[in-house]
Amino acid sequence: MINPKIIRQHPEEVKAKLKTRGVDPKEVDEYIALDEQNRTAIAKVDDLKRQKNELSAQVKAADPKSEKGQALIKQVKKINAETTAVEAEQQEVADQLNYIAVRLPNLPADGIPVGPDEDSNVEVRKWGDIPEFDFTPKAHWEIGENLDILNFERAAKVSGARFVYYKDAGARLERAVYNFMLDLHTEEQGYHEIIPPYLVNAQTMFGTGQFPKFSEDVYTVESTGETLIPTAEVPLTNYYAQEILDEKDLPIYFTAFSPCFRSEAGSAGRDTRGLIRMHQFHKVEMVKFSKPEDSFEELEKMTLDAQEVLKRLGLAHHVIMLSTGDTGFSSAKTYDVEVWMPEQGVYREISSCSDCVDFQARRAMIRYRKEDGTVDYLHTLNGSGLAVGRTVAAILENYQQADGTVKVPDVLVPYMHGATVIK
RNA sequence: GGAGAGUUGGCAGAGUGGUAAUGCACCGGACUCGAAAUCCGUCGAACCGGCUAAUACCGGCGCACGAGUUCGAAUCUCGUACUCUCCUCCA
Repeated sequence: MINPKIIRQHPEEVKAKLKTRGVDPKEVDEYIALDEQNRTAIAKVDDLKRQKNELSAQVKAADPKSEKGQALIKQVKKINAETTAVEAEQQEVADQLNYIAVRLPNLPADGIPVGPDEDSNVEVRKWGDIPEFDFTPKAHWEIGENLDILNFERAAKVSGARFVYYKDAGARLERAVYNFMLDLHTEEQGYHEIIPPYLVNAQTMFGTGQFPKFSEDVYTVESTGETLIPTAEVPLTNYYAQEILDEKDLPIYFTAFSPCFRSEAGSAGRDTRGLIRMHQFHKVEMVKFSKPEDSFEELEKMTLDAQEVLKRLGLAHHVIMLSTGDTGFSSAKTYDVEVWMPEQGVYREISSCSDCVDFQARRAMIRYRKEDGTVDYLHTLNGSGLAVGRTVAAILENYQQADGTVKVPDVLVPYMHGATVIK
């Protein structure tokens, strides 16, 4: 949620900024009007309650059974009736206000490109040479099916579209990739390794911003109401929900491997083949809890941490800064890392690193106590480090050889029990 | 799934209808060259509103969460969540 004080104090700026994210300024106007009404009503209710407390104390002093006591009780009852009425009005206003507040996306950070969609994204840096082949490179699904290490047809039979079986060296490669990623994050980059719950409750989904606006994008278990996580960001960020941390403990870095489940509602027809867009996929996630003043720097570091995975795998990639319109709901600033995919000849998203500033912290109530004793919301960040299936796809395509075999990137050889080629 | 117990400030821990004891810690003050010890303190939670330069002041709220009874609820009633113990089941 956006800090309500910012909306109150700088309404025009907020309207302008949210407009770049597709929010109608009228919605902000409505918010401001409701906020004003709400505060007036709260002041009224508080004053009535104050009167009640005063009279109630007098009742005790006077002896409730006395004539005077009975008269006072009559007065209090009257005030209570009025309080109930005003409170009901206030609650209605608060509900309307809340309805808007929880659906407003985060304010975009200063300095990010303004634009309606991905066409306004800006490349910030590039790494690696685009590989050249003396044959026509195949798509990863073709390579995987030919080597009998990926099987989409059987997965379709068993589950449906957008599912896959990994087999033999395919399964081993997937496992090698995420073990390599986790080792890098934990051994060299300072992240705590976590294995989180994969089913979470609705409040948790609200905390990171998936609910209430994006509930159709996820799978919810009918019998219990829990949701299958669409990313480990959800259980990782909510780890400290409703808690107050100590300033001296910040920043805190978490990483977790997990399956991710997404309904992919609205992406019919897109990326229908291969490992790119699945209902179930693996991801190694990074999450940071940071002091507000450090969070943008932490975002830079996190993006480099994600890039490091690709560098060591020798995969060409670039980093782009997302425009206002392309930035996700909870994020103030996002870098996408895109890896080169030879068959299509394009860069494809393999990581997305976001600074959500205090937006999620407000929803999930994650705060920290400063040295001076005051309490404030901290900043949360999240990033993929990386999407495992897409990494496997990139390896298959970038390391494919003319004979249909696939070379194993050097850093993965130990994780592949010494195998240097998948054949 | 069944039975029982529990959930109060940073921690410990009282309080079964009259508006949250006490101890430790913390902070401020006294004492001291300084520290420790000792003593003193409308100290003491998060959150909301008002007024603000303010983390000052005033008020609300506040005893796991939600509802109810009452002039008044930590305390009584109902519901929910979680924790612990035992039974059952189980990878």
